[in-house]
Amino acid sequence: MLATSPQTSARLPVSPALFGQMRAETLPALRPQVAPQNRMNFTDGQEIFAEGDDAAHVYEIVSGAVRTSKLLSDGRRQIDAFHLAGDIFGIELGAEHRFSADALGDVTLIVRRRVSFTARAGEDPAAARDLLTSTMRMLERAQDHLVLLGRKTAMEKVGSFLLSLMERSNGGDHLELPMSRLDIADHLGLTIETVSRTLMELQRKQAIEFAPCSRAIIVKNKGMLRRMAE
Amino acid sequence: MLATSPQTSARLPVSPALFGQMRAETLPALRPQVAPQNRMNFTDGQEIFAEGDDAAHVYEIVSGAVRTSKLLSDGRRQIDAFHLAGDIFGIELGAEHRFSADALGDVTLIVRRRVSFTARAGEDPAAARDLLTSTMRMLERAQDHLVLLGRKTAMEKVGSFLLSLMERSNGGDHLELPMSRLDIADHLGLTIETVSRTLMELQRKQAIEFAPCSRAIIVKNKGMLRRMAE
DNA sequence: CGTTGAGTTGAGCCGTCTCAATCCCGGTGG
DNA sequence: CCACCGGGATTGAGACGGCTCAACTCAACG
Repeated sequence: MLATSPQTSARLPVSPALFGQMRAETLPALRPQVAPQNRMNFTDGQEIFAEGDDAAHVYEIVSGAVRTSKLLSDGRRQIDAFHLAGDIFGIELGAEHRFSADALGDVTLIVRRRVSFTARAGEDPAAARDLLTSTMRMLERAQDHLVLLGRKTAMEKVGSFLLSLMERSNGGDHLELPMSRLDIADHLGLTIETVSRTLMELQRKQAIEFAPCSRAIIVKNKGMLRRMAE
Repeated sequence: MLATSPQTSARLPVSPALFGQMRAETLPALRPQVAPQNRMNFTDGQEIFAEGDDAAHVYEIVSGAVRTSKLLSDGRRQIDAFHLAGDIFGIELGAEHRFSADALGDVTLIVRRRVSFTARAGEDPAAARDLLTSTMRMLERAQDHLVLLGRKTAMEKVGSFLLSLMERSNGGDHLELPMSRLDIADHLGLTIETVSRTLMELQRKQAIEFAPCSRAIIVKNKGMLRRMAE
């Protein structure tokens, strides 16, 4: 690999799956061309599918976390969402995936064929309603995120992010962050440095505290966090 | 009215409906508590519903344009979408509207009761699929907009915006903008001044040209616009 | 004509980015 | 057990894109 370029900021060189395996397009055998309703495991950074891939499957997270992201031509990246246990992702209107999806740490997924998935929704009204509900939920999240990206300051972005992560993961005040600072930055429309500085600032203000592993955070003052989040 | 404050930027004083009528909550009679499948007309700036209102109806645009937006407590505004003829808006998962919606110029809407709307989707699979498709389409738009807000420069934002508006309105190279510069700014996460400067820059580069009314634009060089949009 | 509101333009500022150095920690090999 | 290494995270200094504030233009309207 030629690239000795930074790779630290939002400006990734090109390949979205540098850390993981080689790109799966080149290895169709690794693709989930498996029986319906099957489980699959992925490890940190591994690509689940790429932008432009045939959207033949739908995924549900059993355990672990997944990021879905889009790249601009020059490597700038936007992570549209982090998906946690119970979430469904990879549903598409068109034939292709409009995002790439990669594992954050170890992930176990249920993989379903898209055709059987949508067929069931076509027959069973309850399944159809579930699908609609899940889609609407994603839409609501995306809409809230629009406000964050368009109108909030760095401090408000990071604060809102931590709070929303607390809501979704049920670990009380203990927050296990499955993603790197770079991932957080690319989700919040910031740089890795600004994310780091802002978290440090929150620690200095006693709103949070770092657990020894530094990927984990303890929320000391949720009220203050909420005040800083907007 | 006491407020002499600027009101020009993203920092609106408080009321989301300054230009329009008084807030409709105070005038329930103006609310579309009308027979199902009814038409309603609105004029420029008029509020169709507000954030937090009971989400009892669903709206379809017959003609005109509508903006849906959210406000932060200090008045910063994010317009999540502009809706054009044929679009449906106001569908909610919960009991309340999560956005406010206002008319951009004269608008004619079809108003449907939410209950009859969702009931039909529960019975008729084709209606259910239409509803899902429409929701997914909104989700796709929102996701593309996340990339724009999180990772694009002012020039790229304005360029992308003009191009996407061209796709949706079918006026060829002639673009009739139904919204003000402030609306564009609050949609793109910019200020009114930056939007103005960027449009002027595009004109200087011969990519666009202003029609006499200045709310209308003629795209002279779509290729250049596309290049500037990313 | 004065007023009003939308849009444009200019000058200076500030929040975030960029670039670069350093720290920290877990893993590896001696 | 320790030295070394590499990648993620932190920290600092300076640059810059877009924001703020303010003046000005212009068209619509009474």
